[in-house]
Amino acid sequence: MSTRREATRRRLFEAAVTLISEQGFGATSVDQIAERAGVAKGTVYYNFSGKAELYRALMEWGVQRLTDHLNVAAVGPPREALANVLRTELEFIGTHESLARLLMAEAWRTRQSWYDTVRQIRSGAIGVISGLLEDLVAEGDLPGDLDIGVAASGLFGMVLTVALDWRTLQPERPVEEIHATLVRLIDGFLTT
Amino acid sequence: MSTRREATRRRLFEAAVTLISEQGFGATSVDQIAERAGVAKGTVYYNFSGKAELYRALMEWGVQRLTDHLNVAAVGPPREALANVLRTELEFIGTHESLARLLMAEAWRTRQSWYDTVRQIRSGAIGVISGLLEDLVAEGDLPGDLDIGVAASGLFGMVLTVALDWRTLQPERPVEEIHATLVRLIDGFLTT
Amino acid sequence: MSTRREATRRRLFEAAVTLISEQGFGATSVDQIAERAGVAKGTVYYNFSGKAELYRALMEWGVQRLTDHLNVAAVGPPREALANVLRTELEFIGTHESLARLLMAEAWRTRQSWYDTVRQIRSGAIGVISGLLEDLVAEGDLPGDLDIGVAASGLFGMVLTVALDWRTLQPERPVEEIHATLVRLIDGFLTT
Amino acid sequence: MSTRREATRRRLFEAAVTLISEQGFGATSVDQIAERAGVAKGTVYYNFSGKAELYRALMEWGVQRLTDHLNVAAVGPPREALANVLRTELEFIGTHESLARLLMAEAWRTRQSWYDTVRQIRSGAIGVISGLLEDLVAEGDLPGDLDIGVAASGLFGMVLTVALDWRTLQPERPVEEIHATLVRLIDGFLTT
DNA sequence: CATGAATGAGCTTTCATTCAT
DNA sequence: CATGAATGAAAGCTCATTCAT
Repeated sequence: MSTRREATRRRLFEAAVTLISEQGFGATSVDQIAERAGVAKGTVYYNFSGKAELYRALMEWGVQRLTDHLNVAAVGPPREALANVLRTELEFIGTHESLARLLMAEAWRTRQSWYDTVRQIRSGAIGVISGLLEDLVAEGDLPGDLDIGVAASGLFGMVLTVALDWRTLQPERPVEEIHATLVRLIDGFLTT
Repeated sequence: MSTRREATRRRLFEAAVTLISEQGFGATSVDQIAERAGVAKGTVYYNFSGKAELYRALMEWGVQRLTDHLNVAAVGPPREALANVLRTELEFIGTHESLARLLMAEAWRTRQSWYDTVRQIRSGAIGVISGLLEDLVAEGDLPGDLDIGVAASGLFGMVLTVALDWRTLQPERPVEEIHATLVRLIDGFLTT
Repeated sequence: MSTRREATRRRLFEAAVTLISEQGFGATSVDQIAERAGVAKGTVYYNFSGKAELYRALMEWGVQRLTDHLNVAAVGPPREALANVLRTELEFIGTHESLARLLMAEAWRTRQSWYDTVRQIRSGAIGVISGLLEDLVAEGDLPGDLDIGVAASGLFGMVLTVALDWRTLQPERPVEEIHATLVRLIDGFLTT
Repeated sequence: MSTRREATRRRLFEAAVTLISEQGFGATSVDQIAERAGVAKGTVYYNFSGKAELYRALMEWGVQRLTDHLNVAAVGPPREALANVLRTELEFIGTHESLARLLMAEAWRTRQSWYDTVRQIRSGAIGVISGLLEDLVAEGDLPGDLDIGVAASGLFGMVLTVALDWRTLQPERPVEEIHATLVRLIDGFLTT
């Protein structure tokens, strides 16, 4: 049944991601989103309780895709798995640039209605990395007293920052070059 | 002279930093800023040509402080200078949390009138790190084919992410603990 | 035949009376009515041509019940008949509070599409009282120069106001107490 | 000082009374009110927090005028005072028809944000009548066991209904005729 | 008979900006 | 220098109505 409704929601998500990532939440009007999605403005309100709820749902939808990708990549021996995960993060951002910008821009904004959603989202993504770091500690590849939470957050942020700078300043460079530099940074860390 | 005017401007800056960092530019109204600063709304327009100009001036004001701090820290032998710079970045974010959040949130937003200001700001901060990495290459502490731009961006983003996660999730932890973990990550990289 | 349809219409009436009497016509949405009646929104439009038509039909349905009650009570010697009618009005309002509120609220609003319907309704109810006052004049119980229209309107309004104040402010009081006070007021009038 | 603001508020009140009494709260748009008052739409929101608040303030403003009039009339020996008060009510409604319709129409609507204001208002007006009835009881002109609250509500409602029917159906009749009939109804009651 | 997703006109509300004081 | 009442364009949102199923 309600396949139609699902399709409409997806079209709204896709329209909203691009617009909001470019202009920000406040500068993007519901009119714009509806027009880009090819539906009437009222349809937005039929499917979501308001603009903020559309935004919240949008982030949930988008981040689930990132977490899914990372989880798929997090297999095999921990070292390879970690390299895989970070490369996947890099590639994902290259492919879903809009979504990544949006998450980055709003992740640090407290006192917004969607703050909790954003935090949960980040935790999910960083959690994948934390898990692998724990495996590495268990195997003796990392010192037992390492603060895993901080380290995972740092790795995640490093890749994210590099990826967005890449897309923003030098989008013509191939992903391999960026990845190679990242691997160097991380390898040093792992051989400690 | 015009000390009164200067005082008014500073009060407006201080009111604006907090509000905008928490709520974002779009969600913060001129009314709110004026009220928090304890002046009438018209006074904002007497001191700035408009909301956007207030925002631009605010970012310039704030970022100059960050760059100044980093430059002061970037002295001495490169290795120590780098550690110093990253520690200073960490501390600065701890002390000027609002400003850091604000810069982070807007840094990735293209198509905004203040985009150029933000990019310039980031370049200034990352430039300090790039300079030190170049020194390290020159001294043979880092391989000559390292992509310095990417590496500097990565280090900067790592510290920024860790710092904001720290302030957001575990603000009670002392800065030393966070710093120690960061140094470990970076040392590994340098010993490669 | 069409028993199902009749049942649906009645459910819509009952849902609408309560909601509109509490919130007013304008503040009550078709969504609310449909939800309270337990049907889909489209069903309202399948059974009525629109919201205004539903409202008109609702008032006709409700007022016919009031007039019927009053006519039944208006039998016997004029004095007893009058007392009976006023008591019936009081009781009817106690039992059909929502409907009474609704009629009262809309009765004084000119320039509405249903204004004529409402006036007709009031005329019907007040007409029953007028008839009895004429009988009393004929029997010499009231002076011949009494303005019957004004008097009937006054009696009707007195009972209506008392009844609604009773239901609103002291709903726990028994109808007899209210009625007793009303009879005193009216008796004085009749013995003049 | 803010005389200007006061003047604006009064103009909005005067515009709103007429429109709302004719069309109802829901059917009257803020645009209409602003246009009739000769101010911009935004001015409504600068002076009131919203449409509902304008409405609430409007009723408070209007009813204060009624209560003031009634209180002025409630002087002298109780019998004359009562006759005076009821005549004043009648005249007030003749002069401020819009306001009276509006109060009547909304007085019975529970579950509205302005419900409490309306109730308070009615209590004020009816309170003047209650006070006089108590005086009459004290002087032995009325039986000591009379339910004064119910009686006052009845008298108030009688005059209100008569007055509005007069304005609606026979506006050309002089107030004296209507008043004379009312006095007859009430005199009977007092001689009991 | 009934449904509920979709519509869009029209509404309420917000807010950057202006300007007389 | 500073104020705050007023503005109006533009936004968010509601809801009676339509229609394919």
